[in-house]
Amino acid sequence: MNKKQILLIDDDHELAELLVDYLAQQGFIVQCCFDGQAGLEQAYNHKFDLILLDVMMPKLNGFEVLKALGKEHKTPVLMLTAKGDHHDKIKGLELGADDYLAKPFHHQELLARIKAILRRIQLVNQQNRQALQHQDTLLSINNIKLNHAVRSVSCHGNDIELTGTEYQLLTLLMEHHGKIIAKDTISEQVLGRKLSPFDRSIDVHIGNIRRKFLPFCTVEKIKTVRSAGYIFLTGENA
Amino acid sequence: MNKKQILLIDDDHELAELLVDYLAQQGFIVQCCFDGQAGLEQAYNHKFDLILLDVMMPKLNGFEVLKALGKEHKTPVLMLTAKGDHHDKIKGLELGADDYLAKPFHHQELLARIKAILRRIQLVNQQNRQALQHQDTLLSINNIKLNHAVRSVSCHGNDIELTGTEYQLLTLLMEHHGKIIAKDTISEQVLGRKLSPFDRSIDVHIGNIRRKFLPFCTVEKIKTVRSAGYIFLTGENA
DNA sequence: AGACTGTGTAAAGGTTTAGTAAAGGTTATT
DNA sequence: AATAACCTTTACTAAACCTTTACACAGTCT
Repeated sequence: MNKKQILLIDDDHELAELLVDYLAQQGFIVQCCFDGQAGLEQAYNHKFDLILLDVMMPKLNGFEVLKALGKEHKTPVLMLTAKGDHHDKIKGLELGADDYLAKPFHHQELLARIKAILRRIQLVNQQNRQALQHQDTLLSINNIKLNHAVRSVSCHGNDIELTGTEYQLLTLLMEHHGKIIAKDTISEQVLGRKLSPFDRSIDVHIGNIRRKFLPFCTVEKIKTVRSAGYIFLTGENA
Repeated sequence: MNKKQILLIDDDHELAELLVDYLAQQGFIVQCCFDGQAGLEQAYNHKFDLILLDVMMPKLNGFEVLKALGKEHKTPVLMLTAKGDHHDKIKGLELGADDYLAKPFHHQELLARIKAILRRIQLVNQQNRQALQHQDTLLSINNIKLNHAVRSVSCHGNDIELTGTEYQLLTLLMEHHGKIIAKDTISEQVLGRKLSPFDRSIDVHIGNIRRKFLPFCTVEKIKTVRSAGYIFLTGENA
Protein backbone atom coordinates (compact mmCIF):
# COMPACT_ATOMS: atom_id res chain seq x y z
CA MET A 1 0.00 0.00 0.00
CA ASN A 2 1.37 3.39 -0.96
CA LYS A 3 1.57 6.13 1.59
CA LYS A 4 -1.19 8.65 1.95
CA GLN A 5 -0.32 12.30 1.62
CA ILE A 6 -1.58 14.78 4.14
CA LEU A 7 -1.49 18.55 4.02
CA LEU A 8 -1.30 20.19 7.44
CA ILE A 9 -2.25 23.86 7.66
CA ASP A 10 -1.57 25.29 11.10
CA ASP A 11 0.31 28.32 12.35
CA ASP A 12 1.24 26.67 15.62
CA HIS A 13 4.77 25.59 14.74
CA GLU A 14 5.25 23.54 17.83
CA LEU A 15 2.11 21.48 17.36
CA ALA A 16 2.81 21.19 13.67
CA GLU A 17 6.20 19.69 14.29
CA LEU A 18 4.78 17.18 16.71
CA LEU A 19 2.06 16.17 14.28
CA VAL A 20 4.39 15.88 11.33
CA ASP A 21 6.62 13.57 13.32
CA TYR A 22 3.79 11.51 14.66
CA LEU A 23 1.98 11.10 11.37
CA ALA A 24 5.19 10.37 9.49
CA GLN A 25 5.88 7.69 12.02
CA GLN A 26 2.39 6.30 11.33
CA GLY A 27 3.14 5.97 7.66
CA PHE A 28 1.85 9.22 6.20
CA ILE A 29 3.66 11.75 4.10
CA VAL A 30 2.96 15.14 5.62
CA GLN A 31 3.39 18.52 4.03
CA CYS A 32 3.11 21.55 6.24
CA CYS A 33 1.94 25.17 5.74
CA PHE A 34 1.82 27.83 8.40
CA ASP A 35 -0.88 30.14 7.09
CA GLY A 36 -4.10 29.89 5.16
CA GLN A 37 -2.83 31.49 1.99
CA ALA A 38 0.10 29.14 1.60
CA GLY A 39 -2.09 26.20 2.50
CA LEU A 40 -4.62 27.06 -0.15
CA GLU A 41 -1.94 27.26 -2.80
CA GLN A 42 -0.53 23.90 -1.82
CA ALA A 43 -4.01 22.41 -1.89
CA TYR A 44 -4.44 23.63 -5.44
CA ASN A 45 -1.02 22.54 -6.63
CA HIS A 46 -0.78 19.07 -5.21
CA LYS A 47 -3.33 16.39 -4.78
CA PHE A 48 -3.51 15.37 -1.17
CA ASP A 49 -5.47 12.54 0.33
CA LEU A 50 -6.50 14.65 3.27
CA ILE A 51 -6.16 18.17 4.63
CA LEU A 52 -5.76 19.00 8.32
CA LEU A 53 -6.92 22.54 8.75
CA ASP A 54 -6.53 24.80 11.76
CA VAL A 55 -9.13 27.50 12.21
CA MET A 56 -7.31 30.41 13.76
CA MET A 57 -4.52 31.47 11.47
CA PRO A 58 -3.00 34.60 9.98
CA LYS A 59 -3.88 35.83 6.47
CA LEU A 60 -6.73 33.43 5.86
CA ASN A 61 -8.47 31.58 8.65
CA GLY A 62 -9.67 28.02 8.37
CA PHE A 63 -13.21 28.89 7.40
CA GLU A 64 -12.01 31.17 4.65
CA VAL A 65 -9.73 28.48 3.32
CA LEU A 66 -12.65 26.08 3.37
CA LYS A 67 -14.81 28.51 1.43
CA ALA A 68 -12.05 29.21 -1.06
CA LEU A 69 -11.60 25.54 -1.74
CA GLY A 70 -15.16 25.56 -2.96
CA LYS A 71 -18.04 23.19 -2.60
CA GLU A 72 -16.81 20.84 -5.25
CA HIS A 73 -13.35 20.31 -3.85
CA LYS A 74 -12.67 16.67 -3.53
CA THR A 75 -10.01 16.39 -0.85
CA PRO A 76 -11.46 15.61 2.55
CA VAL A 77 -10.82 18.17 5.28
CA LEU A 78 -10.45 17.56 9.00
CA MET A 79 -10.60 20.77 10.99
CA LEU A 80 -8.67 21.40 14.17
CA THR A 81 -9.37 24.20 16.55
CA ALA A 82 -8.77 25.51 19.99
CA LYS A 83 -12.39 26.46 20.32
CA GLY A 84 -14.73 23.65 21.21
CA ASP A 85 -17.68 25.85 20.42
CA HIS A 86 -20.63 24.06 18.85
CA HIS A 87 -21.40 26.84 16.46
CA ASP A 88 -17.89 26.67 15.13
CA LYS A 89 -18.10 22.95 14.64
CA ILE A 90 -21.38 23.21 12.83
CA LYS A 91 -20.11 26.05 10.71
CA GLY A 92 -17.05 24.07 9.71
CA LEU A 93 -18.98 20.94 8.88
CA GLU A 94 -21.54 22.84 6.87
CA LEU A 95 -18.85 24.57 4.90
CA GLY A 96 -17.68 21.21 3.69
CA ALA A 97 -15.36 19.83 6.35
CA ASP A 98 -15.53 16.11 6.91
CA ASP A 99 -14.73 16.18 10.58
CA TYR A 100 -13.95 18.62 13.33
CA LEU A 101 -11.69 17.95 16.25
CA ALA A 102 -11.22 20.32 19.20
CA LYS A 103 -7.81 21.03 20.64
CA PRO A 104 -6.33 19.72 22.76
CA PHE A 105 -6.86 16.28 21.31
CA HIS A 106 -5.19 12.96 21.77
CA HIS A 107 -3.00 12.21 18.82
CA GLN A 108 -4.44 8.70 18.77
CA GLU A 109 -7.90 10.09 18.28
CA LEU A 110 -6.68 12.27 15.46
CA LEU A 111 -5.10 9.24 13.86
CA ALA A 112 -8.27 7.21 14.26
CA ARG A 113 -10.35 9.96 12.67
CA ILE A 114 -7.95 10.38 9.78
CA LYS A 115 -8.05 6.68 9.17
CA ALA A 116 -11.84 6.63 9.39
CA ILE A 117 -12.16 9.25 6.67
CA LEU A 118 -9.66 7.58 4.37
CA ARG A 119 -11.22 4.19 4.96
CA ARG A 120 -14.65 5.50 4.06
CA ILE A 121 -13.40 6.86 0.77
CA GLN A 122 -11.69 3.62 -0.06
CA LEU A 123 -14.82 1.65 0.79
CA VAL A 124 -17.01 3.75 -1.45
CA ASN A 125 -14.52 3.39 -4.27
CA GLN A 126 -14.43 -0.35 -3.85
CA GLN A 127 -18.18 -0.48 -3.85
CA ASN A 128 -18.39 1.39 -7.10
CA ARG A 129 -15.95 -0.87 -8.81
CA GLN A 130 -17.61 -4.01 -7.55
CA ALA A 131 -21.00 -2.92 -8.74
CA LEU A 132 -19.71 -2.76 -12.27
CA GLN A 133 -17.43 -5.74 -12.14
CA HIS A 134 -19.10 -8.94 -13.12
CA GLN A 135 -17.87 -12.17 -11.70
CA ASP A 136 -16.66 -14.76 -14.09
CA THR A 137 -19.24 -14.71 -16.72
CA LEU A 138 -18.84 -17.86 -18.72
CA LEU A 139 -20.20 -21.25 -17.84
CA SER A 140 -19.95 -23.95 -20.46
CA ILE A 141 -20.93 -27.54 -20.01
CA ASN A 142 -22.01 -30.21 -22.42
CA ASN A 143 -22.41 -27.86 -25.38
CA ILE A 144 -24.51 -25.41 -23.45
CA LYS A 145 -23.01 -22.01 -22.76
CA LEU A 146 -24.10 -19.34 -20.33
CA ASN A 147 -22.80 -15.80 -20.38
CA HIS A 148 -23.76 -14.05 -17.18
CA ALA A 149 -22.65 -10.64 -18.37
CA VAL A 150 -25.36 -10.56 -20.98
CA ARG A 151 -27.51 -13.27 -19.44
CA SER A 152 -27.44 -15.18 -22.73
CA VAL A 153 -27.68 -18.88 -23.39
CA SER A 154 -26.62 -20.94 -26.37
CA CYS A 155 -26.78 -24.58 -27.31
CA HIS A 156 -24.39 -25.85 -29.97
CA GLY A 157 -23.95 -22.21 -30.93
CA ASN A 158 -27.64 -21.43 -31.27
CA ASP A 159 -28.89 -18.59 -29.12
CA ILE A 160 -31.77 -19.40 -26.86
CA GLU A 161 -33.99 -16.91 -25.09
CA LEU A 162 -34.77 -17.70 -21.50
CA THR A 163 -36.79 -15.77 -18.96
CA GLY A 164 -35.17 -14.63 -15.75
CA THR A 165 -36.44 -17.54 -13.71
CA GLU A 166 -35.56 -20.08 -16.34
CA TYR A 167 -32.08 -18.65 -16.56
CA GLN A 168 -31.56 -18.82 -12.82
CA LEU A 169 -32.88 -22.34 -12.69
CA LEU A 170 -30.62 -23.51 -15.49
CA THR A 171 -27.67 -21.76 -13.88
CA LEU A 172 -28.32 -23.53 -10.61
CA LEU A 173 -28.48 -26.91 -12.29
CA MET A 174 -25.40 -26.27 -14.38
CA GLU A 175 -23.38 -25.02 -11.45
CA HIS A 176 -24.06 -28.32 -9.76
CA HIS A 177 -24.03 -30.45 -12.89
CA GLY A 178 -23.91 -34.14 -12.23
CA LYS A 179 -25.63 -33.72 -8.90
CA ILE A 180 -29.27 -34.02 -8.03
CA ILE A 181 -30.87 -30.78 -6.93
CA ALA A 182 -33.95 -31.26 -4.81
CA LYS A 183 -37.07 -29.38 -5.74
CA ASP A 184 -37.28 -27.62 -2.44
CA THR A 185 -33.74 -26.41 -2.91
CA ILE A 186 -34.65 -25.08 -6.32
CA SER A 187 -37.73 -23.40 -4.94
CA GLU A 188 -35.77 -21.64 -2.25
CA GLN A 189 -32.83 -20.68 -4.40
CA VAL A 190 -34.66 -19.67 -7.54
CA LEU A 191 -38.17 -18.73 -6.56
CA GLY A 192 -37.28 -17.49 -3.11
CA ARG A 193 -39.93 -19.39 -1.25
CA LYS A 194 -40.46 -22.74 0.42
CA LEU A 195 -41.89 -25.44 -1.71
CA SER A 196 -45.58 -25.95 -1.03
CA PRO A 197 -47.27 -29.33 -1.42
CA PHE A 198 -49.06 -28.69 -4.70
CA ASP A 199 -46.69 -26.20 -6.22
CA ARG A 200 -45.97 -27.23 -9.80
CA SER A 201 -44.10 -24.13 -10.85
CA ILE A 202 -40.72 -25.79 -11.02
CA ASP A 203 -41.97 -28.60 -13.17
CA VAL A 204 -43.45 -26.09 -15.54
CA HIS A 205 -40.25 -24.08 -15.70
CA ILE A 206 -38.22 -27.21 -16.35
CA GLY A 207 -40.65 -28.13 -19.08
CA ASN A 208 -40.31 -24.72 -20.67
CA ILE A 209 -36.53 -24.87 -20.60
CA ARG A 210 -36.54 -28.31 -22.21
CA ARG A 211 -38.92 -27.17 -24.91
CA LYS A 212 -36.69 -24.24 -25.79
CA PHE A 213 -33.64 -26.48 -26.07
CA LEU A 214 -35.44 -29.22 -27.97
CA PRO A 215 -34.74 -27.99 -31.52
CA PHE A 216 -31.01 -27.87 -30.90
CA CYS A 217 -30.33 -30.93 -28.80
CA THR A 218 -30.32 -34.60 -29.67
CA VAL A 219 -30.34 -35.77 -26.09
CA GLU A 220 -32.03 -34.50 -22.98
CA LYS A 221 -29.68 -32.46 -20.78
CA ILE A 222 -31.93 -32.20 -17.76
CA LYS A 223 -32.96 -35.49 -16.30
CA THR A 224 -35.81 -36.02 -13.89
CA VAL A 225 -35.05 -38.04 -10.79
CA ARG A 226 -38.41 -39.10 -9.60
CA SER A 227 -39.29 -37.93 -6.10
CA ALA A 228 -35.79 -36.51 -5.67
CA GLY A 229 -35.30 -33.61 -8.03
CA TYR A 230 -33.58 -32.74 -11.28
CA ILE A 231 -30.05 -33.18 -12.50
CA PHE A 232 -28.04 -31.57 -15.25
CA LEU A 233 -26.17 -34.34 -17.03
CA THR A 234 -22.48 -34.05 -17.71
CA GLY A 235 -21.01 -35.15 -21.01
CA GLU A 236 -20.22 -38.68 -19.86
CA ASN A 237 -23.66 -39.36 -18.50
CA ALA A 238 -25.48 -37.78 -21.36
CA MET B 1 -33.92 14.59 -3.98
CA ASN B 2 -35.14 11.50 -2.26
CA LYS B 3 -34.95 11.11 1.46
CA LYS B 4 -32.04 9.41 3.13
CA GLN B 5 -32.79 6.51 5.42
CA ILE B 6 -31.24 6.36 8.84
CA LEU B 7 -31.21 3.51 11.30
CA LEU B 8 -31.09 4.60 14.92
CA ILE B 9 -30.00 2.01 17.47
CA ASP B 10 -30.33 3.28 21.02
CA ASP B 11 -31.99 1.93 24.14
CA ASP B 12 -32.70 5.39 25.52
CA HIS B 13 -36.32 5.69 24.44
CA GLU B 14 -36.62 9.31 25.37
CA LEU B 15 -33.60 10.40 23.38
CA ALA B 16 -34.59 8.17 20.51
CA GLU B 17 -37.98 9.81 20.27
CA LEU B 18 -36.45 13.24 20.22
CA LEU B 19 -33.98 12.27 17.54
CA VAL B 20 -36.56 10.58 15.37
CA ASP B 21 -38.70 13.69 15.47
CA TYR B 22 -35.85 16.03 14.81
CA LEU B 23 -34.33 14.05 11.97
CA ALA B 24 -37.70 13.42 10.37
CA GLN B 25 -38.28 17.13 10.46
CA GLN B 26 -34.93 17.58 8.72
CA GLY B 27 -36.00 15.36 5.88
CA PHE B 28 -34.71 11.95 6.89
CA ILE B 29 -36.57 8.71 7.22
CA VAL B 30 -35.63 7.23 10.54
CA GLN B 31 -36.09 3.68 11.71
CA CYS B 32 -35.50 2.89 15.34
CA CYS B 33 -34.28 -0.14 17.30
CA PHE B 34 -33.83 -0.32 21.03
CA ASP B 35 -31.20 -2.97 21.40
CA GLY B 36 -28.16 -4.18 19.53
CA GLN B 37 -29.63 -7.44 18.38
CA ALA B 38 -32.67 -5.88 16.78
CA GLY B 39 -30.51 -3.17 15.27
CA LEU B 40 -28.17 -5.65 13.71
CA GLU B 41 -31.04 -7.52 12.12
CA GLN B 42 -32.48 -4.33 10.71
CA ALA B 43 -29.09 -3.39 9.35
CA TYR B 44 -28.88 -6.69 7.54
CA ASN B 45 -32.42 -6.61 6.20
CA HIS B 46 -32.68 -3.09 4.93
CA LYS B 47 -30.21 -0.90 3.21
CA PHE B 48 -29.76 2.27 5.15
CA ASP B 49 -27.79 5.32 4.19
CA LEU B 50 -26.41 5.73 7.67
CA ILE B 51 -26.53 4.05 11.07
CA LEU B 52 -26.59 5.94 14.37
CA LEU B 53 -25.29 3.58 16.99
CA ASP B 54 -25.35 3.94 20.74
CA VAL B 55 -22.62 2.16 22.67
CA MET B 56 -24.23 1.09 25.93
CA MET B 57 -27.14 -1.13 25.20
CA PRO B 58 -28.67 -4.40 26.35
CA LYS B 59 -28.05 -7.70 24.50
CA LEU B 60 -25.34 -6.44 22.20
CA ASN B 61 -23.45 -3.24 22.86
CA GLY B 62 -22.41 -0.82 20.17
CA PHE B 63 -18.93 -2.22 19.76
CA GLU B 64 -20.27 -5.71 19.36
CA VAL B 65 -22.75 -4.55 16.76
CA LEU B 66 -19.93 -2.82 14.94
CA LYS B 67 -17.85 -5.99 14.95
CA ALA B 68 -20.78 -8.10 13.83
CA LEU B 69 -21.42 -5.83 10.90
CA GLY B 70 -17.99 -6.80 9.69
CA LYS B 71 -15.17 -4.92 8.12
CA GLU B 72 -16.71 -4.93 4.70
CA HIS B 73 -20.03 -3.43 5.67
CA LYS B 74 -20.81 -0.51 3.50
CA THR B 75 -23.22 1.59 5.52
CA PRO B 76 -21.51 4.40 7.39
CA VAL B 77 -21.83 4.36 11.16
CA LEU B 78 -21.91 7.30 13.51
CA MET B 79 -21.49 6.27 17.13
CA LEU B 80 -23.13 8.02 20.04
CA THR B 81 -22.14 7.54 23.61
CA ALA B 82 -22.41 8.90 27.11
CA LYS B 83 -18.73 8.30 27.64
CA GLY B 84 -16.40 10.89 26.23
CA ASP B 85 -13.48 8.65 26.91
CA HIS B 86 -10.75 8.83 24.32
CA HIS B 87 -10.08 5.13 24.37
CA ASP B 88 -13.69 4.46 23.56
CA LYS B 89 -13.63 6.89 20.69
CA ILE B 90 -10.51 5.39 19.26
CA LYS B 91 -11.86 1.89 19.70
CA GLY B 92 -15.06 2.79 17.89
CA LEU B 93 -13.31 4.49 15.03
CA GLU B 94 -10.86 1.65 14.63
CA LEU B 95 -13.65 -0.87 14.55
CA GLY B 96 -15.04 0.82 11.51
CA ALA B 97 -17.17 3.69 12.72
CA ASP B 98 -17.07 6.82 10.59
CA ASP B 99 -17.56 9.27 13.40
CA TYR B 100 -18.02 9.35 17.12
CA LEU B 101 -20.06 11.87 19.01
CA ALA B 102 -20.19 12.12 22.81
CA LYS B 103 -23.47 12.68 24.64
CA PRO B 104 -24.80 15.11 25.42
CA PHE B 105 -24.49 16.67 21.99
CA HIS B 106 -26.23 19.50 20.24
CA HIS B 107 -28.69 18.12 17.74
CA GLN B 108 -27.37 20.62 15.22
CA GLU B 109 -23.92 19.16 15.52
CA LEU B 110 -25.30 15.70 15.00
CA LEU B 111 -27.11 16.90 11.92
CA ALA B 112 -23.99 18.58 10.59
CA ARG B 113 -21.96 15.43 11.09
CA ILE B 114 -24.57 13.25 9.45
CA LYS B 115 -24.64 15.55 6.48
CA ALA B 116 -20.84 15.63 6.32
CA ILE B 117 -20.66 11.86 6.05
CA LEU B 118 -23.40 11.61 3.44
CA ARG B 119 -21.89 14.47 1.46
CA ARG B 120 -18.48 12.81 1.42
CA ILE B 121 -19.97 9.61 -0.01
CA GLN B 122 -21.79 11.48 -2.71
CA LEU B 123 -18.66 13.45 -3.59
CA VAL B 124 -16.60 10.31 -3.95
CA ASN B 125 -19.24 8.81 -6.17
CA GLN B 126 -19.26 11.87 -8.39
CA GLN B 127 -15.50 11.83 -8.56
CA ASN B 128 -15.51 8.26 -9.73
CA ARG B 129 -17.83 8.97 -12.55
CA GLN B 130 -15.86 11.96 -13.68
CA ALA B 131 -12.56 10.11 -13.42
CA LEU B 132 -13.93 7.47 -15.74
CA GLN B 133 -15.11 9.96 -18.28
CA HIS B 134 -11.90 11.89 -18.47
CA GLN B 135 -9.76 8.90 -19.21
CA ASP B 136 -10.76 8.74 -22.83
CA THR B 137 -12.31 11.67 -24.50
CA LEU B 138 -13.55 9.63 -27.42
CA LEU B 139 -15.80 6.65 -27.17
CA SER B 140 -17.15 5.08 -30.32
CA ILE B 141 -19.15 1.91 -30.42
CA ASN B 142 -21.62 0.55 -32.88
CA ASN B 143 -21.93 3.78 -34.88
CA ILE B 144 -22.51 5.90 -31.83
CA LYS B 145 -19.82 8.36 -30.89
CA LEU B 146 -19.25 10.22 -27.67
CA ASN B 147 -16.80 13.05 -27.28
CA HIS B 148 -16.30 13.71 -23.60
CA ALA B 149 -14.19 16.78 -24.21
CA VAL B 150 -17.14 18.65 -25.66
CA ARG B 151 -19.83 16.29 -24.35
CA SER B 152 -21.28 15.64 -27.77
CA VAL B 153 -23.08 12.63 -29.12
CA SER B 154 -23.61 11.47 -32.66
CA CYS B 155 -25.22 8.53 -34.37
CA HIS B 156 -24.16 7.67 -37.91
CA GLY B 157 -22.74 11.17 -38.05
CA ASN B 158 -25.91 12.93 -36.92
CA ASP B 159 -25.54 15.08 -33.86
CA ILE B 160 -27.87 14.33 -31.01
CA GLU B 161 -28.64 16.55 -28.04
CA LEU B 162 -28.75 14.80 -24.71
CA THR B 163 -29.36 16.17 -21.25
CA GLY B 164 -26.74 15.72 -18.57
CA THR B 165 -28.36 12.70 -17.02
CA GLU B 166 -29.04 11.08 -20.36
CA TYR B 167 -25.43 11.62 -21.34
CA GLN B 168 -24.12 10.06 -18.16
CA LEU B 169 -26.46 7.14 -18.47
CA LEU B 170 -25.47 6.50 -22.06
CA THR B 171 -21.81 6.82 -21.13
CA LEU B 172 -22.18 4.28 -18.39
CA LEU B 173 -23.87 1.80 -20.70
CA MET B 174 -21.35 2.35 -23.48
CA GLU B 175 -18.37 2.03 -21.19
CA HIS B 176 -19.66 -1.37 -20.26
CA HIS B 177 -21.11 -2.25 -23.62
CA GLY B 178 -22.04 -5.87 -24.00
CA LYS B 179 -22.68 -6.22 -20.31
CA ILE B 180 -25.86 -5.90 -18.36
CA ILE B 181 -25.96 -2.96 -16.02
CA ALA B 182 -28.45 -3.41 -13.23
CA LYS B 183 -30.92 -0.66 -12.57
CA ASP B 184 -29.72 -0.15 -9.05
CA THR B 185 -26.19 0.27 -10.31
CA ILE B 186 -27.40 2.86 -12.78
CA SER B 187 -29.29 4.65 -10.07
CA GLU B 188 -26.28 4.81 -7.81
CA GLN B 189 -23.79 5.72 -10.50
CA VAL B 190 -25.86 8.16 -12.50
CA LEU B 191 -28.51 9.53 -10.20
CA GLY B 192 -26.42 9.28 -7.05
CA ARG B 193 -29.02 7.55 -4.97
CA LYS B 194 -30.24 4.11 -4.13
CA LEU B 195 -32.97 2.69 -6.27
CA SER B 196 -36.32 2.86 -4.53
CA PRO B 197 -39.06 0.33 -5.20
CA PHE B 198 -41.26 2.46 -7.42
CA ASP B 199 -38.67 4.72 -8.93
CA ARG B 200 -39.24 4.87 -12.67
CA SER B 201 -36.75 7.59 -13.48
CA ILE B 202 -34.29 5.31 -15.20
CA ASP B 203 -36.93 3.80 -17.43
CA VAL B 204 -37.99 7.27 -18.44
CA HIS B 205 -34.44 8.37 -19.17
CA ILE B 206 -33.82 5.25 -21.22
CA GLY B 207 -37.02 5.92 -23.10
CA ASN B 208 -35.95 9.48 -23.84
CA ILE B 209 -32.54 8.42 -25.06
CA ARG B 210 -34.09 5.83 -27.36
CA ARG B 211 -36.53 8.36 -28.75
CA LYS B 212 -33.73 10.78 -29.58
CA PHE B 213 -31.79 8.10 -31.41
CA LEU B 214 -34.80 6.67 -33.18
CA PRO B 215 -34.64 8.82 -36.35
CA PHE B 216 -31.05 7.79 -37.02
CA CYS B 217 -30.95 4.14 -36.09
CA THR B 218 -32.36 1.11 -37.79
CA VAL B 219 -31.85 -1.16 -34.83
CA GLU B 220 -32.19 -0.63 -31.13
CA LYS B 221 -28.86 -0.10 -29.41
CA ILE B 222 -30.07 -0.32 -25.85
CA LYS B 223 -31.71 -3.56 -25.00
CA THR B 224 -33.90 -4.20 -22.00
CA VAL B 225 -33.13 -7.29 -20.00
CA ARG B 226 -36.25 -7.76 -18.03
CA SER B 227 -35.81 -7.77 -14.29
CA ALA B 228 -32.05 -7.50 -14.74
CA GLY B 229 -31.21 -4.14 -16.27
CA TYR B 230 -30.20 -2.61 -19.56
CA ILE B 231 -27.38 -3.41 -21.93
CA PHE B 232 -25.71 -1.50 -24.73
CA LEU B 233 -25.38 -3.90 -27.61
CA THR B 234 -22.08 -4.33 -29.36
CA GLY B 235 -21.95 -4.65 -33.12
CA GLU B 236 -22.09 -8.42 -33.12
CA ASN B 237 -25.11 -8.65 -30.89
CA ALA B 238 -26.96 -5.87 -32.58
C1' DA C 1 -54.07 -55.45 -12.70
C1' DG C 2 -55.44 -51.60 -9.91
C1' DA C 3 -54.39 -47.90 -6.92
C1' DC C 4 -51.36 -44.35 -5.86
C1' DT C 5 -48.07 -40.93 -6.51
C1' DG C 6 -45.14 -37.94 -9.14
C1' DT C 7 -44.29 -35.70 -13.52
C1' DG C 8 -45.25 -33.67 -18.48
C1' DT C 9 -47.79 -30.21 -20.58
C1' DA C 10 -51.23 -27.01 -22.45
C1' DA C 11 -53.98 -23.31 -21.39
C1' DA C 12 -56.12 -19.91 -18.42
C1' DG C 13 -55.60 -16.42 -14.95
C1' DG C 14 -53.22 -13.23 -12.40
C1' DT C 15 -49.10 -10.61 -11.31
C1' DT C 16 -45.09 -8.03 -12.29
C1' DT C 17 -42.31 -5.14 -15.12
C1' DA C 18 -41.41 -1.89 -18.73
C1' DG C 19 -42.93 1.79 -22.31
C1' DT C 20 -44.92 6.22 -22.58
C1' DA C 21 -47.35 10.55 -22.17
C1' DA C 22 -48.32 14.12 -19.26
C1' DA C 23 -48.31 16.64 -14.97
C1' DG C 24 -45.69 18.45 -11.15
C1' DG C 25 -41.75 20.25 -9.15
C1' DT C 26 -36.95 21.85 -9.14
C1' DT C 27 -33.06 24.50 -10.68
C1' DA C 28 -30.72 27.64 -13.51
C1' DT C 29 -31.02 31.58 -16.52
C1' DT C 30 -32.51 35.78 -18.20
C1' DA D 1 -40.16 37.37 -11.36
C1' DA D 2 -40.68 34.92 -15.42
C1' DT D 3 -38.99 31.54 -18.36
C1' DA D 4 -36.90 27.50 -19.86
C1' DA D 5 -34.72 23.13 -19.28
C1' DC D 6 -34.74 19.37 -16.86
C1' DC D 7 -35.78 15.51 -13.56
C1' DT D 8 -39.15 12.91 -11.14
C1' DT D 9 -43.68 11.24 -10.32
C1' DT D 10 -48.00 9.54 -11.73
C1' DA D 11 -51.14 6.98 -14.31
C1' DC D 12 -52.30 4.14 -17.82
C1' DT D 13 -51.24 0.47 -21.20
C1' DA D 14 -49.06 -3.39 -23.08
C1' DA D 15 -46.27 -7.13 -22.79
C1' DA D 16 -43.76 -10.58 -20.50
C1' DC D 17 -43.85 -13.55 -17.12
C1' DC D 18 -45.17 -16.79 -13.28
C1' DT D 19 -48.45 -19.73 -11.14
C1' DT D 20 -52.44 -22.45 -11.06
C1' DT D 21 -55.41 -25.74 -12.92
C1' DA D 22 -56.65 -29.79 -15.23
C1' DC D 23 -55.81 -33.84 -17.35
C1' DA D 24 -52.80 -37.36 -19.35
C1' DC D 25 -49.30 -40.45 -18.61
C1' DA D 26 -45.52 -43.03 -16.33
C1' DG D 27 -43.33 -45.35 -12.49
C1' DT D 28 -43.99 -47.88 -8.18
C1' DC D 29 -46.25 -50.73 -4.79
C1' DT D 30 -49.42 -54.26 -3.26
